[in-house]
Amino acid sequence: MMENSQIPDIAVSRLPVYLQTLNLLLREGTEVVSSQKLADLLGTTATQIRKDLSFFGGFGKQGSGYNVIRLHEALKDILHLNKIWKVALFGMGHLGQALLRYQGLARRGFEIVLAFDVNEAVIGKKINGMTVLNEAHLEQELKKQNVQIAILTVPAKDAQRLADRLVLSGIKAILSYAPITIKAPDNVQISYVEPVLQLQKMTFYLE
Amino acid sequence: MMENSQIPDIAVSRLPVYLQTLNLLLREGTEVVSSQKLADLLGTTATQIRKDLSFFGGFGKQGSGYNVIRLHEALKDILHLNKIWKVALFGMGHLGQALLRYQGLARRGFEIVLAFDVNEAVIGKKINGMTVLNEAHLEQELKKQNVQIAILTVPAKDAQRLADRLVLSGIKAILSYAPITIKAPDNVQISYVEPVLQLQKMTFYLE
DNA sequence: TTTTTAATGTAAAACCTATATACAATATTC
DNA sequence: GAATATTGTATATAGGTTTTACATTAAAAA
Repeated sequence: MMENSQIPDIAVSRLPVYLQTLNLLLREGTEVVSSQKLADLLGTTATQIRKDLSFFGGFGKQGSGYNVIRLHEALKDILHLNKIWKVALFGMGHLGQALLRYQGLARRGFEIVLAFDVNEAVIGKKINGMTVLNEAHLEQELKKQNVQIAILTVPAKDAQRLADRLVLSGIKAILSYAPITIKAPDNVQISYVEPVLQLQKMTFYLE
Repeated sequence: MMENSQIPDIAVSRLPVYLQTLNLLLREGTEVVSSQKLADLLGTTATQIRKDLSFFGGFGKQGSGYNVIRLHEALKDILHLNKIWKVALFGMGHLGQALLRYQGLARRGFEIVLAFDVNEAVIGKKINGMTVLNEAHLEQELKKQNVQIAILTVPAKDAQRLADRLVLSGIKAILSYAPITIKAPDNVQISYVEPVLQLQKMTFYLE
């Protein structure tokens, strides 16, 4: 087992992927899985999985493999997923509304507790049972609820200014759909969802 | 300049990010930018940008930097973005519908020309001017229009079977929102949009 | 015009990280 | 009790990133 700081970031990125597949196995009722079987399902290698897991301890049993329930629980612990994380959503355009209606977030422990916009036309409206609040008052709402995670679906030009306010209000992780690099202190996690960039990368290899 | 195959994949991934910032500069009317300025905007280093670009040729001018218009054009060429790519969209749930209404895809050269679902309740309906087609007939429609790119917002359990059919129908790139690993031949590009996994990674570093 | 400054492009080295290989140790199965 | 399967880890290899260095060229200043 190791200090968080010396664990390769990319290994951490793979844990949620492993967790995903374990979820699948769990629902199928599979009780034990080998690193090789897991690797086949994921299109990776058994060694990589074992190496990644070894940063956090030994979870398997020689000769048989990993108990699915136990490894699943272990990964949830490691990733701090044994609690419900409150999430604030910013931007109530088509994408924001789709996210608000998406069940997959709550199902995996990310509960949207606040929804904001700047547009008077949507503020006060109820979407999926949630009243859209005025972004002007985000500070008090975030602090009242002690929210640590924000999802941004606002226009690129507004993202940085919003992020600055969020950081001041105690937000510690931002998932942004805005096509722009956001600057924040090192202790704030930032991650981008950029489907268009992914398409643009793939076209490089086409034709 | 180099063969595609010997260019690091991660360097290719960064080109769309550079392109994004060049777009921004273009709109601002900036004519020339140095690798250092670009690096500051992106939170990376000047050397890395120059190194990445050097795989594809020399685009700058000593003493001044890069002509924004020229570099922008060059990157678009490299990434094969000087054409309109036809895209087929699968799954007309909240997310699929949001994507259909999203202007950013068409604006950057990805035109959704086909929208499919399996649900009788949506098939035949018009969404954002596009008639939803029956997934049962995807083969003929894809071939008729010669579509090479597909976006999947279908349930995880249906993704692999659908992908298999898509590959047989000539699809060469798949962008999947389904939380599952898709297997396909090496000549087919696959990329995943997985906001929940990104959240799950960030929570590792929280608290 | 000459000098100084700024910036690219590339080469080489050093470093870091990820991946693959190998294998001892151990559990399970036959 | 022997054969097989599988983990966990040590070691080697490969690959990417970062740093340093610098020749070259363009622009700005003197």
